[in-house]
Amino acid sequence: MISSRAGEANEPIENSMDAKPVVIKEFDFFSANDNCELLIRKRSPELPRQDDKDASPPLLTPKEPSNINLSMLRVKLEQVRDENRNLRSLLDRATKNYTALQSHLLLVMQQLALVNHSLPEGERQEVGGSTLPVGQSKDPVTSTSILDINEALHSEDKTEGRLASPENNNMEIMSKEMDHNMTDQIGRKHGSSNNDDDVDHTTQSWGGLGQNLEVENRPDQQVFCKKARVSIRARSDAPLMSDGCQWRKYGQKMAKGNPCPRAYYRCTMATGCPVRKQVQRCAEDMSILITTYEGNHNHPLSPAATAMASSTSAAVNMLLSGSTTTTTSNNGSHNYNPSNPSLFPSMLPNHAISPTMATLSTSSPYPTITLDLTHTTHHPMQRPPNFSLPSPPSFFPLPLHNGVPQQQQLTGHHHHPLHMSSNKLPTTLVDKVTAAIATDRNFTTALMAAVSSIMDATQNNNNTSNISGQDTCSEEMAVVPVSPQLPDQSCTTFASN
DNA sequence: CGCGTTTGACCGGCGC
DNA sequence: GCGCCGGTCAAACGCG
Repeated sequence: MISSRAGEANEPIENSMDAKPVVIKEFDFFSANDNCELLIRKRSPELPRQDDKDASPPLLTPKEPSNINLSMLRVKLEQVRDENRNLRSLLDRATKNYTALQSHLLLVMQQLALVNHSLPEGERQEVGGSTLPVGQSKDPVTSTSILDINEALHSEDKTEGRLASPENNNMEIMSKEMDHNMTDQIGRKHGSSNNDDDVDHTTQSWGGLGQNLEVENRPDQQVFCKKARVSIRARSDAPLMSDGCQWRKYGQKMAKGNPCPRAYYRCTMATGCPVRKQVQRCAEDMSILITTYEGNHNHPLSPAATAMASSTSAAVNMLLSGSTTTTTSNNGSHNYNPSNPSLFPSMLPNHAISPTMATLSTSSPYPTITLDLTHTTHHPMQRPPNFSLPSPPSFFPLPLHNGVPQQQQLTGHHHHPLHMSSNKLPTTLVDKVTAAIATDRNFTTALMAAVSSIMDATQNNNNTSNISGQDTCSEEMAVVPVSPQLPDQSCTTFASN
């Protein structure tokens, strides 16, 4: 490596000294980095020009001893350059590995989402040997938390090889679409997702986890990562629901179509906690308070808040698992919502909340899970006899937490408090549904098995006639009597943001 | 005086 | 390009 510059070292010293004084500084090769070249003031043709611009003043003056061994300088210069190259190489490799890991993680999340959702055959697409859903153009996958990462990684071995390896081509597709600002780019990147040529520059610019994700290049086959929301509807006269967290109001706005202002709160239990919530009264019924949560807590929650969060998360999972009532969408079609399973990692039906109260809305940029606690009818099958649902406002779930205490509950099915409750009633139909879903990765099959189980046990259940076929059973069917949908069931006031 | 709330301004996304 | 709208910011304000 030195030989290539040996010739230059033989240059007349006066020529070298003409331009600029040679600056020598004791060089620490262990801390060599991109800036190390700046230590050499004498410009070499190989040195970038910007070095001169950024260089600090000479450390030695022409008055320094003139017997500087230029050859030694050249040697050191080459050593510095080599070190630079090595470090750059290491940095590139680290960056690529990081990108690949994040891409892999997102793919894992995608696969996990599949576990919870069934899709009509016509709306599936093949990605890396497994099927990925055909979502609405802005159907989201959400993940921003450590919990999400842990969940995804923890669940990686559960997907039985359905996950794509880091070498999978999908990695490139996904990583290249992970640009932080991809939302704006989606429209013009269609058709180029499979182009490997631009992988590098896009992977360099991605903004991180939980951003938008596109797994297909067709506009109608995109799956995005965006923030999911959980909306709680409950009757309350109080201006604000007590949910175990501390909130600071940071704004209030009059929303269109609602005479009541919408208040914006952010969690102040920990500095930098990204969780925010919106509180607004329902326009149709002022007694109904709509609280919408967004984000993941970055701190442990109080026991009360943890329990509430677990309840909500479980309810949401119940919804995402397809055992609930209604999905709203823009076009009224069947919409797959790949809401991050790690966001609501509990995959067990929740006894605390009737499925008649849960609604999944994909009509907004943010997927919104609406838990309607204003309904008082609960199907007996959905709740153990010894379980009592606190009535609002005493019961207010707090979703989206990635703190340590709750993480155990949310990521581990066995730790879920509500699941513990269900374990006490192993013969309930809910458990049958749970077991059916858990033992069959083909959710549709599992769901049908569960439905069969329920139908066998509840022959007088007339509402199961909603099952019109496999194409719609995942989200449209009702396994229990369904309460009439309120006109504002989907809480579009919040979901349409 | 510190902290939380209020409120108008500002910004970005989106639809026309 | 423009306007609308939702969301956020930050200075002003109020309260304990």
